Amino acid sequence: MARLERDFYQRSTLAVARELLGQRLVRVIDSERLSGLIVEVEAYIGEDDAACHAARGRTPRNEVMYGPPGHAYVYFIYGMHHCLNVVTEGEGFPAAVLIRALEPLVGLEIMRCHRSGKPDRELTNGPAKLCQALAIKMDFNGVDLCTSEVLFMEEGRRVAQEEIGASPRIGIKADELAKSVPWRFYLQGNDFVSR
DNA sequence: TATACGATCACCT
DNA sequence: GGTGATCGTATAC
Repeated sequence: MARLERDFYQRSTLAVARELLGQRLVRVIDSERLSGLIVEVEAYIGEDDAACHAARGRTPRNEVMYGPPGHAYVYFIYGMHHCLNVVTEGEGFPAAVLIRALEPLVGLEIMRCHRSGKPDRELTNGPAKLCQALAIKMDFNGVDLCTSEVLFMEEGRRVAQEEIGASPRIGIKADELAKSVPWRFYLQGNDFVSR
């Protein structure tokens, strides 16, 4: 039940990404608690990472990535989807971890509502799907996960290093280096990892 | 102002 | 495996 503190996020993005696996993402809607275990993430690290939204410098859109760690970076994409990231590293260095999939734990009925009755397996097995299931939209951009009462992280279950798989990131269009680095991490064999 | 496109999803063949 | 939906953002005129 312990909430993840600022120190957790204020570290190297790859360390935060790996250790977010198995932690619990909590969303509170009208005092109803929804939660899921994080089972898949991707790291986006700095202006030198061609796939990172900060690759072309600071803009109003990616502003939050440059801010203090432990805040939510939410963006709108493809004209209809939202994705949730957690800001990492020190203030001034733009980096974040994209939450790509959850294993639903609590509040499944509300998630099914938000996902128009999709099978449980498809409630939160993708970055835009989990935002839809948890009703996370642009108004959550910049929210501090260390103090918010409606969106935060709690300690989940312990994950062994052998459980963690790594692969190149999915869906990005960038140079060969960005497309090849294994900065996607997931729990091997988990039913809720995307595709 | 105008245009091209994206860290996706759902549905088609 | 392929494609349309749909619009904010970045970049170019």
